[in-house]
Amino acid sequence: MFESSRLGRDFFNRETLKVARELLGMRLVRIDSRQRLSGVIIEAEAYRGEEDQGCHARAGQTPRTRVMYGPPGHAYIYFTYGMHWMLNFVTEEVGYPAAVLIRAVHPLEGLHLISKRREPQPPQRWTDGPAKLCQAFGIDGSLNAHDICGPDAQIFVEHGDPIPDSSVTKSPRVGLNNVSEPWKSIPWRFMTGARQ
DNA sequence: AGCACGATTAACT
DNA sequence: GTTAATCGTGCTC
Repeated sequence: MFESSRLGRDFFNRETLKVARELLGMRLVRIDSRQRLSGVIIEAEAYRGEEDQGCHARAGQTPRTRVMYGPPGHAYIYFTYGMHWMLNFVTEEVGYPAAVLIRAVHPLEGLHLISKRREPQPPQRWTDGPAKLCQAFGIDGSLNAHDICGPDAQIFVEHGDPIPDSSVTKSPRVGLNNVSEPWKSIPWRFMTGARQ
């Protein structure tokens, strides 16, 4: 049997909007204490550049945003609202701060462990938000800066069935209430399947 | 040192 | 529709 092909660094070393769009339909994989968890990515958002007032890098390079300035194909994982972790993949060349936030997946593998971590929520609420999927997949700050293209990656992405443009919805990014225009409304959120 | 707020979630009226 | 939970971060004093 074939091993599904993993996305390499070249995939992430591209324009962030393109990466976010093309991540739809790909499979997020988490190797968690020898168990394999996975889900199809159905929602993602692009954040790029210091001029993007929705991006954490609007404040320039700080201890938190350092990873976003580093090489593509690494995980940028941050803590927010005092309790939630968020998973992003760093994109574009070294020195340019950019990343794609993974906002929702459709769970495929490891359903028992996922359900246990997300108890007592029903299956449709297991991984339908950026913090929910991190909880379900056991992703936290200990994996910040993790190389998702390395041979021993505990988080990586595999090729999936391509999603046609007719099945992709774009909209403004979520949760940027205090952000100035045009960044607040720019349609850098990509959705398909159940999110659409 | 203090402060306001956050790329959210779940529970509640 | 509203709101509490809960604390790191970046900014001001």
